[in-house]
Amino acid sequence: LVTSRDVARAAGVSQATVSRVLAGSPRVTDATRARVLAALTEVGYVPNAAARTMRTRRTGSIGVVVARITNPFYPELLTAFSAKLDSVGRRMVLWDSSGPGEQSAAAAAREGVVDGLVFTTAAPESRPLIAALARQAAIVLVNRSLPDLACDQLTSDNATGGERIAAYFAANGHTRCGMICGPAGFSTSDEREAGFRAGLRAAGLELHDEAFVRGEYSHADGHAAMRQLLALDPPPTAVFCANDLIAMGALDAARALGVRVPDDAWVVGYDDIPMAAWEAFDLTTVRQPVTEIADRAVDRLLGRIADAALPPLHHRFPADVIVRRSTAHTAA
Amino acid sequence: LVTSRDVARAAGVSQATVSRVLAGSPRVTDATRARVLAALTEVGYVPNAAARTMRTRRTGSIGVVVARITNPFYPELLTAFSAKLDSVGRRMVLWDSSGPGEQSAAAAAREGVVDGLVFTTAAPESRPLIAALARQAAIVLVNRSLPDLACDQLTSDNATGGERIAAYFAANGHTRCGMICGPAGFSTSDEREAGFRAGLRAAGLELHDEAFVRGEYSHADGHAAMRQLLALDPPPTAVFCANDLIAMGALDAARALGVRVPDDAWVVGYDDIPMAAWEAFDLTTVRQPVTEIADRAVDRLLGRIADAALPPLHHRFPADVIVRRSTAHTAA
DNA sequence: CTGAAAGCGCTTACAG
DNA sequence: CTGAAAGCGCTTACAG
Repeated sequence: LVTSRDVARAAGVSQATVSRVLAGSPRVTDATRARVLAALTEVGYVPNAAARTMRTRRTGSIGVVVARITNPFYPELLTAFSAKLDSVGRRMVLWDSSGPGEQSAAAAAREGVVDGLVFTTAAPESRPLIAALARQAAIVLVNRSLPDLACDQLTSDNATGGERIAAYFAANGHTRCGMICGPAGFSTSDEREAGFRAGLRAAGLELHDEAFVRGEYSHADGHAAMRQLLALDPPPTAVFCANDLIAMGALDAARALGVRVPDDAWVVGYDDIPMAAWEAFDLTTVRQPVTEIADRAVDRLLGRIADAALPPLHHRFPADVIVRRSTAHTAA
Repeated sequence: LVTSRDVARAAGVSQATVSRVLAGSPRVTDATRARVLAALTEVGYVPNAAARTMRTRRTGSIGVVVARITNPFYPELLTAFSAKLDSVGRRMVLWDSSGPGEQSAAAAAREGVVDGLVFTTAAPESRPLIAALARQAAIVLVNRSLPDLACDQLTSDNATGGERIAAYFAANGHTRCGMICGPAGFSTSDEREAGFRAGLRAAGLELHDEAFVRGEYSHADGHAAMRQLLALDPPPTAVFCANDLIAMGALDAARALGVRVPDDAWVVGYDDIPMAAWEAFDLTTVRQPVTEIADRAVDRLLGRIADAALPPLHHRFPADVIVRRSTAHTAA
């Protein structure tokens, strides 16, 4: 192994001077700097990350916790985080929130493996863990929030998104609306549902109990739920799904039953994952601005790492409706 | 910050003894151990990862380099890696191979940020980097290989996969076959193509130049390529796509043009991503056993970390054909 | 501008 | 079985 001591020897300077050159300190003669630089490549020096971390208490790594990556929204978000972290010179350590991912991530933050942590899938069960961690480590919640928790939280304006879809349905004459919701307790589910209900109410409509079905955020559950809705008599003519994956399952169910979309039923999702634009789905949905989300989340996390005393930030990204052919092609 | 010294003070023992208890050394009295354990929780001790790494030269982190995560195959693979790494008590550091990901990963390996590295998207351009790195760090190539490189490589038996699809087409009476291939130089593209051509040849068929179209591994390029193939006179009646994403683009193109699948044209992909089973696609494809791939890759990487002198392993996973309704529903 | 030195928090021979 | 000590490879005051 080549250490800074070896470089110092080759350059005929002290080890401290090598460190200074590496750190870009201005308190070094050009001549000295040149000799050190030459020695650096001559001996093939590579700095040791652990030693540097031990001194600086900074690793340059940021942890990200995401859900089972089988929902394409998370890979999207992940790509955005990866690009952003790269651009600010940080590495990404990844945990899957299914299984012990959150615990491992929390432990990593406490042990100083990462400088901070982004949670994208905070669930009701994770509240105690995250609440405790927030006191000792830099963390930011993204996508799913934990209401009332005093830490940085950046999420889609889910309620407004749901409201807009309700208004869109109502404005186009739908009176029998349905919803396929995600798991209760997740802020995304709860807020989208509440917004949708509020929007219907504002239009003088209501969401009948039989027309509200709940499942996991999966294609399979969307599929099953849509079959259930289409079996109603009369079936709903417009269905709001709590995310795109559910909506794609719903579309596939309609396809299988010979129900035409949008002629017989409108289907709407949430997230605007890339596949939503494919001909196979052509799905009207509410956009989540993943690039902005990742950018702001990372900026905020770095800010918090630098200053733990910052007041908690709660930010909502606007919920824009993207109209495609799974609804009649009129503006929302 | 609470250090092992604080624990020692609280337990009335030396700092070394605390270390021994933490390391599970048998050379500690039960009584002493109990006192230390009590002190541990009393003072809220958390070990410092950097200090431990500095001594042991082990971080417990493994790096994984994957492609733009917009191809659902990579999230699949990633989930499998995440689960496996978790089960062996390792963390995952992730890089996106688009952009400077490979360089950053290589640097991280050299600086000791990770104990080893998995590359899933080795490209021809990355050969020098990977070849140099293989001499100083533990790395394993997965999915895409770099032929002739002396390092561990675990890949699908792409050639046999292509061959089987050709045989399947031929056995079902197709004489005008087409292929939509990925970028030249990627082992996955090259090998699947070579296998497909060999299989056709073995059946007395040939792949006409107009019926061979190349593009990126994307839905959009699959879409465009399929339009091109369907514009031929006569068009091919069976098309092998170098991966599922391309095949889904091809299916969407067929859908848009009113070409019925499989009645007018068969479409086959590669990878067997979960979406391939959805009704929207119902895609015949060649399976990649992602769980086994991740398991074996990690086991091998840990083996190599433990013993750098191991001879390079080149392993091929069997290429099983999964028949669905994008081809007539007869066994392959 | 440069060097000698301390110290980050551990692990692990070395004594006893 | 336990403690005192060395040392992993850096960064950064402290002198000069």
